[in-house]
Amino acid sequence: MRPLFHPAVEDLKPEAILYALSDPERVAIFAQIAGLGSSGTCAALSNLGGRVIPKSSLSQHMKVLREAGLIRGERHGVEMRNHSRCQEVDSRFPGLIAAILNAYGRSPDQSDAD
Amino acid sequence: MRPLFHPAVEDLKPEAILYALSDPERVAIFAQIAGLGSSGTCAALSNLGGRVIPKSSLSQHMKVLREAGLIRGERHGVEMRNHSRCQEVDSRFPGLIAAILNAYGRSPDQSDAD
DNA sequence: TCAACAGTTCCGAATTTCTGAACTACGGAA
DNA sequence: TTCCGTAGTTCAGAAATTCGGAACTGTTGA
Repeated sequence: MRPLFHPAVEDLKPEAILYALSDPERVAIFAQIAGLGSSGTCAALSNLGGRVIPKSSLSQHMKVLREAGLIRGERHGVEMRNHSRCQEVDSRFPGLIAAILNAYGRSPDQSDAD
Repeated sequence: MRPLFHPAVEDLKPEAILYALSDPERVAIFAQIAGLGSSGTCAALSNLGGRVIPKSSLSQHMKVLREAGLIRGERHGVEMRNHSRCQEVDSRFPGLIAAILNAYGRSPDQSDAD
């Protein structure tokens, strides 16, 4: 397992962010993580919206979100805790995350986890 | 040639919009159309940012933008005139287009065409 | 040392994207 | 009308991407 890559704020790319959030499944994952404030593990995220996401697919989704700079993942023992980088992204691209989550009908500061 | 499809405002999907604008080439096209206010023909759009976009690719890009609801295309004689649907999109998803164009470093109301 | 667990990587199948070539549609000239 | 040039679309095969089951890695606890 190679170490996780997280782009620096100055390296954030709008195209990567838009691409990551152009998949409703990833939006649900991101909204859940942003809503929890922290500690979204894969197990907790694999059953959003009724469908069970295969764990290899979930791992790919997390990678896309991570490499877009939307979340940060930290290993804590056996599990991975993910938290959002909303504030960092917002400092670089003001209003972007809020507008996107709003368009999807999700609040940036809370999540109803479907 | 089948007639052009344009989604109604109430059928706009955030995922389609984000996907369409997750490609910098499409963003350049869209910004150009939005900046011109109107009348972006394919010929006028095929050489943004230095690269010549093959016309079949350009046609696909236009289709993606059109079906996402970002532009409207109208046949005028032999050519197609495209204009942006910014206002309609904005009425449905307030601030979304502005935040995205701003993230890409483009103004929603003008274009410097690279 | 071993087993269970959380998540990643591998790899083949399915889907999507890209683009040159062929095609359609329209307008103008003869 | 017929023919030609222009604007853009559709087709089709190659290349790239995505999906997801199986195998794997790394960690903890017994």
